[in-house]
Amino acid sequence: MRMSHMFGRTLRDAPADAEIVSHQLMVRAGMIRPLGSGLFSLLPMGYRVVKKIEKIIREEMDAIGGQELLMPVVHPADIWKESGRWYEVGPELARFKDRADRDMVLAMTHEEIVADLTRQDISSYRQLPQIVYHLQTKFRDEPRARAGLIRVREFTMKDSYSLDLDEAGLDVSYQKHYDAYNKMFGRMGLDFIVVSADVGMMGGSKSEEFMAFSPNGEDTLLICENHDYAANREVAVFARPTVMSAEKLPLEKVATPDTPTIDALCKFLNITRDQTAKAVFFEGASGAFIFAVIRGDYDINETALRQATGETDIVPASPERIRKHGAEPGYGSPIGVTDAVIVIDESIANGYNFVAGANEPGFHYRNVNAGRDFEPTIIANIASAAAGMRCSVCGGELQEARAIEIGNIFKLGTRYTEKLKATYLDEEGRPHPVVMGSYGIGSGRAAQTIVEQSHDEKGIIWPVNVAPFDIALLSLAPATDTETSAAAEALLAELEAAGYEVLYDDRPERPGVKFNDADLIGLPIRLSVSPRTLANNQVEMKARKDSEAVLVDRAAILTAVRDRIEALRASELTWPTES
RNA sequence: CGGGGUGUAGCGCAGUUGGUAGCGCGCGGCGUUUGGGACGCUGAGGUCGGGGGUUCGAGUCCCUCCACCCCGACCA
Repeated sequence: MRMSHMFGRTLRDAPADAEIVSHQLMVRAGMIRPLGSGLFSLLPMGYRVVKKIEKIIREEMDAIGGQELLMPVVHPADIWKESGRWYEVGPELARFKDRADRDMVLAMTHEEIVADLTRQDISSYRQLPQIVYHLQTKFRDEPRARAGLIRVREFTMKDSYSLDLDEAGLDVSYQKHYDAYNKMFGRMGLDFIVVSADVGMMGGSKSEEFMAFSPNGEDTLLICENHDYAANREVAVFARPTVMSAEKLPLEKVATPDTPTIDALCKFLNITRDQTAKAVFFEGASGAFIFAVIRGDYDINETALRQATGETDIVPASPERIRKHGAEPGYGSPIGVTDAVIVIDESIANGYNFVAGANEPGFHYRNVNAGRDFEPTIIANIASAAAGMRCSVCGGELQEARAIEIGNIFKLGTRYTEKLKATYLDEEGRPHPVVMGSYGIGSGRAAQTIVEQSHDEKGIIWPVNVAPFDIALLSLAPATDTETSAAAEALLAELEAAGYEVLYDDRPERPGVKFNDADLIGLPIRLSVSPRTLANNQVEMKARKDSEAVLVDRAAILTAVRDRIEALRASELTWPTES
């Protein structure tokens, strides 16, 4: 490819609306261009990266027996009504009507379609197991797109679906994906970890996320210092200190003026946060008023609370709603509230003599004890894990890390196949629902995540396996120097004949411009041809991640390039930390 | 959806008490230059986000709508 005719130029300044470094570099290097919020075009260079990523994905999917097909982006709403998600999923599912006034949706995922294909084409146990996959556009009307390709509304996803006879079969398919994902991300050079995760709107029994470390990540992970436990904070558990039994002291009401926060209360009464019971109020999707009580030094994990209450969604309750049930914001107490689902954390159930609100401004109770002073509806672990807490496996210290979710695998079970009546007949002729799993990777997000992890102050440093081209070839001579450009052209032809993808900078620019653009774009190998090198019959070679260039005899350049690229490729493979 | 911010040339930005729009980079032409984002001359490029209002006069003041970004909510 000649750079003089490459569509998409490099920018000296990043657009003001790009904040995180990978987003800025992708735009500056001419990989992507924004169209609207959460909508991006991939320019030729960026699309090359994505295609490299998708090639890796296809190879590893094919290696575990995946069969590639292609399902539509536009679906009749009927099938989403059949699965129930038409009603369950919120506004992120884009809905519209066609010309005949039929409800339609834009695909945000394809479980329904796979279940439909399954009921049409799978009828016997003899046809199972199966793995099918496609790379197809998804549209999710995200409440807030952000950070370039990291969180977009329209994107391409590799989603695969396993179809099995039973749970044991699903375990096998799931493990195949687990291993394949490790290989894929390892080949992409990503620094990642696998963590357990919430099943969310997908439903099912088990989910794990592949997480790439990045301070700009949207998720917080908790990882044991001894590497025997890692989880998304949404589902992370931690070891609780053993509580000694104590005598339950008599309930006592005390005046505590101007103490609506735990900190103010602790200061006023000269106690520590773990001696307080904090009340947090939510409203469930069912309309229920949820009164959560947790020790003052812990925070509520809303995912855990949602699961404990069986609510599909919970939102903070309004002060009006709180007072309607007899509670007082800032001075809330489970004692005396009415018509509420009282969920207490184990820290409260197992503790004694807490200070809690009195549902009256300026007053608290001392010596509040669950079971004696009030009856909890539900006792559950609803505390959010945080750095410094103890690992539930080994007791080591949990540490926090930010990460970007690059892949997600789910054991779905029969949720969709039961709803859509996708059954097979066993050897005795009895029908059973097919057991499903689903597995996703966003290729664009993966591309930008690689940049997030692999760049320096000058630009991107692409790993060989995903680089848009292998080699940047620079001709460093005035346009009038036909000798140098002829030598560069000859080298270009030789490299391309040897199978390399070369970006040839044939622009009439000064050397500084070409060097800077080469660093910004970040191809693995840079070759420079100039009168200076040609005088000694040499070519300059520099890997993007090397600090110094080397001069190579013109006759030996192909060998030198091959050796350097293969050395880079080998060194760039990454493998995950054990979870 | 709540909070905050920004919309002026392709990109980054300035624009004073209201007086008819500029700078840098980039882009075209000519010339000089050629190993880490050269220089000179010259030129093109603007519904100042949209609409309404106040005013003799609005990029600037008022109202309203829109878009985009950030934080939160949200998120397979």
